[in-house]
Amino acid sequence: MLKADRKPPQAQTASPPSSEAWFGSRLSEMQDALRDKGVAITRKRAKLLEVLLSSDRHPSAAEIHQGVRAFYPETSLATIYNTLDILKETGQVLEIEFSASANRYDGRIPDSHPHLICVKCEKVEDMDDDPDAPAPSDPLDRVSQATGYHITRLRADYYGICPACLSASRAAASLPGTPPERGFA
Amino acid sequence: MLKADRKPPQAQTASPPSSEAWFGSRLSEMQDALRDKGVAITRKRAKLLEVLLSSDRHPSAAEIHQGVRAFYPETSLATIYNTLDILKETGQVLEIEFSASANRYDGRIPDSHPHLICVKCEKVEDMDDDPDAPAPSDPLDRVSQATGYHITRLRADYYGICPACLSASRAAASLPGTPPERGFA
DNA sequence: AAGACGATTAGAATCATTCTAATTTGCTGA
DNA sequence: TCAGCAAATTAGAATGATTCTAATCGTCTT
Repeated sequence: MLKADRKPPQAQTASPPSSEAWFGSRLSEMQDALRDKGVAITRKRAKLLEVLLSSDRHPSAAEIHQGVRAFYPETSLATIYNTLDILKETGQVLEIEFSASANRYDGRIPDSHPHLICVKCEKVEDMDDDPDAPAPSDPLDRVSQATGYHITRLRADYYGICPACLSASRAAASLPGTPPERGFA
Repeated sequence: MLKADRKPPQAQTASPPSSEAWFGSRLSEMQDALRDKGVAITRKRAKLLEVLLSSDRHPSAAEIHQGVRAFYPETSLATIYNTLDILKETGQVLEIEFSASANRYDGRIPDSHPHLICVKCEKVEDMDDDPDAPAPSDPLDRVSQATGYHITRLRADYYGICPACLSASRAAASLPGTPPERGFA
């Protein structure tokens, strides 16, 4: 198996992604996920997927909107958010949340993985750890050294369902009609 | 050195924190940081620090506001945000950002450290890794097993300044008068 | 052609956060 | 004590990303 063919290019090596094999396979995966959900793959939605995969910038909803509008100028932001929601539900896009600016979306690698986030220019890059590199023990130093960033903070948070909510939802499963409660995700 | 005396209680062991030694020392650290910044420690600000340290809930700005208002009903939210900003600048509080709900604040342990975030009830807990526990290799499984959470996602993002911005700001340092640009932090 | 139903739209609503301009508070030094 | 000053605080407006709403559009089926 040619691993390289399935791996999105790293940030520094920008290249026309539609020529890459991973592009096609990710596209198919996303399309299949939408089909499985029973939602139509309209032209606008297809273009959205393309835009999402064509950029290594981890684009915001507004950036995706612009990209789609270049081809379908009548596209509204609501459609972008709507489709991103479906992709999130199906695990086909990773949402990187920010409170002070727009969220960013990773359709290339939808599983959770570390990022490098520049607090100045708001660049978001995928990080790949090189296990062979000389490694200081402090993770901030290690990543700084490996990437050339001046890293000041690691956000390492685990998202899930707490024991109390787990048993609550198990209990609720037996008595139907309980309204679902909202949470972070 | 009695390490336990300096460590905030873990989430499951709620206790009157003002009786703990770490409470007093964290409080002093925060007050010193404010003094060093040259800002006054007013009664409202003092109460804010107390509220911040008294809860292991990682409170939101609104929750802190409520806590302060219990003593000083004329306190406005702007004061809360204003003081939190100063504390952030001085590294005395850790801001945990969410785009879909209010940010949460950790004044007990202001250095970056992992959290457990329940996506249902929005509980935020500090996570402490037990290195002696039996450890599955997948970090999600490992943390699920150690905590009883059903962990579905790890957000591991490094924040800092990218190489390009680093050299740009080094260049700007020589020619003064360049306006500072905004970023994620 | 009619009906149905999902997709899409423009614009309004929401909500945490930030901003603004005015007011208050607490000194400091005459 | 009091004038003057700077910092702190305030209420409310502004912001901006996201979500909601109600109406319209497109496409497929019969």
